[in-house]
Amino acid sequence: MSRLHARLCLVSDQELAKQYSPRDVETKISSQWNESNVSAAASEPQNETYAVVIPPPNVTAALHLGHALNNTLQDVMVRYHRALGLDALWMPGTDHAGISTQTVVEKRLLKQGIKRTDMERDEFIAKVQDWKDEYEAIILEQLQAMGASCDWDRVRFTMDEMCSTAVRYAFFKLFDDGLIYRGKRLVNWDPVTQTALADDEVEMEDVVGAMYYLDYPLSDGTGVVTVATTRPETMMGDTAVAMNPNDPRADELRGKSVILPLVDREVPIIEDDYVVLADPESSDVKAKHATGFLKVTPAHDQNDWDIGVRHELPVINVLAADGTITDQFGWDDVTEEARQFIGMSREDAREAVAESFNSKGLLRNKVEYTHSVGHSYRSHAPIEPWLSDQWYVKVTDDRLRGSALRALNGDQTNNLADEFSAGSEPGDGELRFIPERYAKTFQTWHENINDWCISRQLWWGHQIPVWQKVHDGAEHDAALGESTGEAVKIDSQYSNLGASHTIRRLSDGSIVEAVCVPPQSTLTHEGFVTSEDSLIAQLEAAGYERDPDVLDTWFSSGLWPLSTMGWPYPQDYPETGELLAKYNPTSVLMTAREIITLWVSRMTMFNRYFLDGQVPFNDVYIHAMIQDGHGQKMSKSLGNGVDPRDIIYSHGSDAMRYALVSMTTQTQDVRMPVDLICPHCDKAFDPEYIETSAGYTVAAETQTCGHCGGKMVTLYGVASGSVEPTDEVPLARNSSPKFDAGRSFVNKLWNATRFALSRLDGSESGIEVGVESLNFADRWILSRLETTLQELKKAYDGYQYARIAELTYDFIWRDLCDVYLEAVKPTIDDSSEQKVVLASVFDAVARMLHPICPFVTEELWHAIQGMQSGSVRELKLAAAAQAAVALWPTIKTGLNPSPIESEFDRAMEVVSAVRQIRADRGVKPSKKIQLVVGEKAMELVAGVDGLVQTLAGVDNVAVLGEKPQAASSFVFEGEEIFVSGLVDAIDLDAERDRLSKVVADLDSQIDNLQKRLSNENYVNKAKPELVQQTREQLEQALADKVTAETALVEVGV
RNA sequence: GGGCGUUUAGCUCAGUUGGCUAGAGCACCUCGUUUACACCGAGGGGGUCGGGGGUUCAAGUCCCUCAACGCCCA
Repeated sequence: MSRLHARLCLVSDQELAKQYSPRDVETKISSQWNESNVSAAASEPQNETYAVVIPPPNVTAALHLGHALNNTLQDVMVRYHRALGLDALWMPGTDHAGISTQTVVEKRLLKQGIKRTDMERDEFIAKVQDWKDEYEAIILEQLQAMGASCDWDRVRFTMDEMCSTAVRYAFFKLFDDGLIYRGKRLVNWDPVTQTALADDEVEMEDVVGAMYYLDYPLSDGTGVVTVATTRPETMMGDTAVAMNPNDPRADELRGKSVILPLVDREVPIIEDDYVVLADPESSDVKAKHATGFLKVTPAHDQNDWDIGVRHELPVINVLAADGTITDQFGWDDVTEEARQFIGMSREDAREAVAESFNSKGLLRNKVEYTHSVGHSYRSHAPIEPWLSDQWYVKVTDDRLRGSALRALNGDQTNNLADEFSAGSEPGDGELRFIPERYAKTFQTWHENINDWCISRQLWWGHQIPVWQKVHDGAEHDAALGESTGEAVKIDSQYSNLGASHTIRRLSDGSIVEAVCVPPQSTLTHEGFVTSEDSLIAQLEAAGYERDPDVLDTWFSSGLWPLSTMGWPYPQDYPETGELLAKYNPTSVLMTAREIITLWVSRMTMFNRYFLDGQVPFNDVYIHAMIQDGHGQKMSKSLGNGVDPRDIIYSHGSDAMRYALVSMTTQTQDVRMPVDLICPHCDKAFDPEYIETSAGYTVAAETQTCGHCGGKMVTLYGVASGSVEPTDEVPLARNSSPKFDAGRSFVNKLWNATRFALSRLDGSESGIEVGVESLNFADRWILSRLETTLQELKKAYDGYQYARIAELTYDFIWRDLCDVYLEAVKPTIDDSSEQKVVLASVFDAVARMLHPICPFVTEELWHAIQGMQSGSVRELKLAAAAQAAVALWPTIKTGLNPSPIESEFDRAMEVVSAVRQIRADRGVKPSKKIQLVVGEKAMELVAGVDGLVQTLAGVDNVAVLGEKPQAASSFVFEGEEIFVSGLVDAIDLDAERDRLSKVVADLDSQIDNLQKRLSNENYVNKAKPELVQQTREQLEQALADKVTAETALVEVGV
């Protein structure tokens, strides 16, 4: 068939546009995938599985580039393993994100002048639900736009019915097993959102404050002790002054007490090792600023609490939930003088107390002092250590903490304490971190873990399923004995109906009864006939009240690999079926390192506890965090986060994915310099940056386009509240030149395919070719395909994403486009065999690139299938209707790649030398030139079947008879090769310069090699083959130099 | 205070058990509208691998130390 005919066929069928336009195809492809359900997990029970649960994004906000990275990396692995023929499940879903979602909704309502507390709880939750629906839809749409091949029929939400049942059951089980308890402890209290926070929800920040030196008079009137504190206002809750037993003043002060000024409370001086000795010369800031005396306020400082426990000190809480001074929570000796402070904020009280001390001459000093203060990760308010009743999970129990530690792969565990290292239970040692170093973070975290505070004083979340009643409790004396504080499980009318019932005596002697109600499905499965509703009704009729608090969000996300698969009763849900049995443990969890403590830990403990030791996943892959162009973490308040939809708009999804994959190396962070896209002219430009008061570099609130002068506002402007986008001054989109390479790459493949289509028509159907009969270029490209696929397997197995991108890029752009396509241009029209190879290689390429760039490969799939005209015997390409379900190519050429590739490299060396001469001389590409070569080179040129001629623009190669007229020359393997037909006359000066440079290069090379070989130690100690190689290189370089010098003499030195 | 990481070309980054004259993309310079692609092709310039010390025949790579920056945990 003629080329003309082929092109006509294509015009009638489909002609590809000259440029790939992602916007035109991506949504079409997405819906095509959805219609044919390509990403649904198969239900073939015999297949090997590959399972991933998505780290559920918070419904608080739309996804940013960090999510795009996280999900792209998951999708690449999922698509790859699906192509390997594994039964792949990628479970999608979202997280309710208690505190942050509640906060954003409260903020939104506040703009309309409505406070949360103006509404009923149900009413407010309905508002949050609306927000959730809105953002869940946005998030799912974003994921689809990124090409995420999740199982879309199985979208979960941490508060949907399935997940809620899991939460209810897990809470019930832990409660019943004594692993959940209620305790009065210091919690990290956020006075703004008025809720307790877990340790890891507190961010430490350096704050410039002051160190106050307060004098406390001794009660015997013999003098004063001076305490140093950053928080004078808490002195109203002091219950002791502590000193180090080794302090020289200890003997004199032992047994004495002080009278607290303002509050007139007498408190003892105690001795405790915790107290730092004063040392003005010390480099340790604490010792340097210390006086040796520590005021002890157990209710308002964790260390003081610990001292209080050791010395059995009373606890006096002087702060209310909103951080103001109060006498409502245990401060019962308020003096008239102290009453003035009640109602003040902690900050105001701090100054007022200091001033009162000052007026009495008791403020000895005040100096500036920088220290680290915990702040709420949500409200950013300073955290108050605050005494309150909270629910805890006893994660320090060996069944949780120990089990998490034992899950860690043995090779990644360092000196595990004996108490943890026992056991060879199922699941032990089956958890592996990639990169390895994060295993240490995991281990250290568990070694130092505290019990986990899980109650949150919020409305949005899983309400704690416990009903409580307090009474004087005489009837329970027998069950409780003398115990105080410890909960004891009892049998009761409620436990007989399936609930779990505990009692506990408080310090004032009263009794708390707590009944945990399991979910209805547990009652049903356990054979209890009374319904959950009726059980609750009975409790409430008896005066029990439900705990108003909700659970920490991580409690529900910690169950994610279980709850999404229908645990504990998968049989109750038609869509879960065998999911749990089949896909848990999942293959890998992919996340960022900050999540190791928050989430990976909890999932490991829960999954092992509830599933007989089974780990939730075998691999934990930790990827980089994306920072902005100034190395700052992306955050909403800095407005430096990038919406993936902006990138998809400017570059397309595939380009974004390619760039994200190629920047994923083993390092911790990647920088993403960001441009703005002018909303008026659609061009990118560098924004103007300003520095915030906190020292961050951000894009200024308003910007002027460098191209058209149009005005716009930035995300930072909106986040800071100083500007609002309008029609005239809209919000600018972001983009980044980091994605350009991806866009070009995709376009390159597009056009290469366009070229192939123009030369192929599928007419050679049924031909099967074998590699051994092919010409050099064809054998070479198949050999390269084989080695690339081998290298890709290694890269995938090792999660080496950047390597995956690089291998794919090099094969497609360098090998296929730069070399192979150029090489076949003169021969393809007349060679059926070559057409088969070309079409087959494109088919393989589409499969190979699909995990990274699913859209373009899908869009090209039909065109590529259409030009397939036969098959290469050694290359297996299973037929498939869509790229998304196509199997990975396999090839076994039986060729020895190294001689082919080294022959190719030698040929390319000749080609490059000729091209260099052509470029030096400005010879037009269309002008054919001639080579006169030695016998060795002639053999090479003949062996590669015209490759040299085609790539170097040569129309005749002759074996050296005599030196041609007006020829330039270069040295190849010690032989001189002459290039003639360049121009009419040879430019002697240019020749001299060029050859002189060659000689100089060779000289430095020879020098280097000789130095190495003249070193006896090198010759004796280095590997013999290496020494041999060096000798050969020297020999070659010397020969080349002789040849080059001869040539130089001929042009006249 | 403890831990982890980073520092390689103007920019963003590779460099896997130590071994060719240290690489890529972008940017830069020269040339080129050959009907796949200017989101292109050919060629080129550019780095004392953060500083110092050590181990080794050989160090960007291993060890020590100093400095700067980032993150995590206290």
